[in-house]
Amino acid sequence: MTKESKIPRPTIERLALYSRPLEIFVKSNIPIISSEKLAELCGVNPAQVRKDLAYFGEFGVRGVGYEVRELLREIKRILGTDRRWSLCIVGMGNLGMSLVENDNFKQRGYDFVAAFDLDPKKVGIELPCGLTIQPAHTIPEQVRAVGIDLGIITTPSREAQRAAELLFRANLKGILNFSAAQVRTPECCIVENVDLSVKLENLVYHLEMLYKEKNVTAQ
Amino acid sequence: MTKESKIPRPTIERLALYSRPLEIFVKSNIPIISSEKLAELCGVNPAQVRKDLAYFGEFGVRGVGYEVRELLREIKRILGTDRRWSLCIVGMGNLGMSLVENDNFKQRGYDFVAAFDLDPKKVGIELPCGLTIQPAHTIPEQVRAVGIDLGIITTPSREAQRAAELLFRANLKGILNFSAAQVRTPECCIVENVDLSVKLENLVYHLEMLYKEKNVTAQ
DNA sequence: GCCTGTGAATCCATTCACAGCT
DNA sequence: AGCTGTGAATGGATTCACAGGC
Repeated sequence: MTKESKIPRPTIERLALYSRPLEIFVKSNIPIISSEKLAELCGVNPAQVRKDLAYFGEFGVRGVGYEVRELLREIKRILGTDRRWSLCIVGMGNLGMSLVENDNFKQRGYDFVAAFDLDPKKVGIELPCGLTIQPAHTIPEQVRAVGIDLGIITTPSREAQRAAELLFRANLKGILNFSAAQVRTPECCIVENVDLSVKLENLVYHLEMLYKEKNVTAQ
Repeated sequence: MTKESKIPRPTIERLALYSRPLEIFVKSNIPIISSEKLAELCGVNPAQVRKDLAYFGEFGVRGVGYEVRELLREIKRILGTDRRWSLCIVGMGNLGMSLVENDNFKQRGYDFVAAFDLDPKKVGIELPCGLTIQPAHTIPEQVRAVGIDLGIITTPSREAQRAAELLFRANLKGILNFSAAQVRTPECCIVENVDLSVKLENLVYHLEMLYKEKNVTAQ
């Protein structure tokens, strides 16, 4: 309905990026920031910063810059991070464990409220954070009982689809998928994929290019 | 020097994506795949698949499709994942721990050969994988001694720059940065950022859009 | 007939450059 | 004078549509 429907995807990604230095500036009581400074800190073009922000309103003052505190508040409102979100996670291997125990998430407004695993042997284990691993088939009832906003998949690839379907069945609309598998989703759901090996492979490709350019062999 | 210098970035990302189903097909002894099928499995457009591949050569047979085994081999060669890469990691908190212990990486050709931390209290701890946590200031000598290709940063944000500088000083050219901090890099280095909260914030934004469209409130 | 490879067309995103406000 | 907001220009990436080869 709104013009917010045709915001470039990369813009959203950058808004989250901008909020990082802004948080630091709020703590340091720096009141004003220019698009140039913010751009530099985030490694983007100043015009890009201004355009990104202008999609959502006029947050700056010409000749002056942006009021840090206000800008951060606006960005949080836009992203939806001005409230807390509750998460559940499926797949309590190493990665899953490290995510529930990671308190960066809590600081940023995300609360893990349930942990699941498909493997019965894992069920019942109590985690340092206080949660107890639940069997995955109870996802739908737990989501209803506890109220959960988002699901995270940290299962092995072959189980990712099953995990996803349990989450969909529980009527969860947003999933962060750490498995290497592409998950088939109903239209109305949003899946964000984070394949860590893909990231490494990107890095490796660009490194090789670098070495070729310089006619140097890797290590 | 080569035409490979102006390959679209997204193409590289997708090549890694394509390799996932191909690996499964190799295991299942499926000999041929069409761009349409591969596209469907990866959630992209078939023309996209063909164009991505065509940047690097003519791997398919008209009227037939792509030979799975050969295509996978070519993609690996292109990405540089046809050999093993050795990794070190700085920052042995929960996330760092889970990454070194994660054997997905080993399966994909990445070997952790050293683990570092800036905190002296962490130094000396022996990890289940066999590595012992080393003090971060020894990074340069270790990299030289052991031969390391890539660095991974899993420190808290405030220490990310220090970690990065130690890695650069050790002459490492590629870094995967999991911290929320933007790292200042020398020209010749490649840093890939993976900020997990950015991913969550994207998800949250798109979810809110979804709810607004339907005039439904979250949960 | 079928499916790849690819120029042309379209769509999207970034950057420029300057008008407009303080 | 300084910095934002924004139309216009540029640059990239995706998709179309069909020619080319099996």
